[in-house]
Amino acid sequence: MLSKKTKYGIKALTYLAKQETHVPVRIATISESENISLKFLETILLSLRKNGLLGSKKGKGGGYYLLKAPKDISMTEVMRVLEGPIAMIPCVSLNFYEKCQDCPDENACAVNKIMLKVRDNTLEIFRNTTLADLSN
Amino acid sequence: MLSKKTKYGIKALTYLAKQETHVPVRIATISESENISLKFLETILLSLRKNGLLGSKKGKGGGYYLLKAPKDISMTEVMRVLEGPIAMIPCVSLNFYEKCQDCPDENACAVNKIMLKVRDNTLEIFRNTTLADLSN
DNA sequence: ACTTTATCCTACTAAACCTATAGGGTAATT
DNA sequence: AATTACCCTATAGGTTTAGTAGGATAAAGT
Repeated sequence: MLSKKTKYGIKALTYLAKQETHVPVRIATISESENISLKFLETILLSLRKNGLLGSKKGKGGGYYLLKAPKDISMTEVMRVLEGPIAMIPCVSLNFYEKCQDCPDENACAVNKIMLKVRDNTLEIFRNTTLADLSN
Repeated sequence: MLSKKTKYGIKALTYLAKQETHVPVRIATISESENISLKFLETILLSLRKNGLLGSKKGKGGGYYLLKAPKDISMTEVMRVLEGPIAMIPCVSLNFYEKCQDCPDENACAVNKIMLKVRDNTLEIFRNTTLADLSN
């Protein structure tokens, strides 16, 4: 299940993708427009900035803005920053791999088999979808 | 992220799919073979039985068995019983639909848009995969 | 300089959920 | 009657989630 953090993060990014590039938008503006708790959104945008997806400007006329063009920001990037792994189980994750404690042989594991398929497929969708696609 | 319950459940079902049909297998046997806590597995198999995927037999020679042939049990069924919704967000779920509180128009929502694609795709995989496919 | 604006940052908490475990009850077989 | 093995509910401990509190910092306008 998608966390609220990810959901709100995607909404905020899409909102920014609709603006003129590099024009800062206040947190409060996004918060009101998208019905997201201001304080919660604050921490989400902060982490998006720390992970290189957003830039910010303090003081009057400040706010957040995208660092790249919407068409150059793919959902894989967004999802990995907000949600973490794209795979449903660590043993098939590319960026967050972890071996299962209970499983002696991954290649013989039914869960691994099916979840690998799902991961490949989901990844393909995220790779081919950018913020520009979502903001239309 | 997939819960342990689902993971163990799929492993147990696959184990049963490899057996002769309708020959009961003890919980303890599956538990030992798949390295799953016996008591936890007990509750998982119980819920699989209550949801119509497994049959059971008490007393000596008893255990759990599949009610249908492995090739007739699709992963959609399995996932919905064990994990619940297949969609990553309730507003795109077929069987567990829920409207988002914050979202005035689903059709205009970026999260809805991308997650709908993912759900369609994942569902397609689950529909086309049966326990027979996994037990090979 | 001072005030206002708006992001920055850490820590905290209440609730929900997950992963079991405990402890006995029930039914079937021998 | 004894043994086997599933049946069932409750509960406990840990982790994660979702959001809040409260102030620090920096930029801009006056």
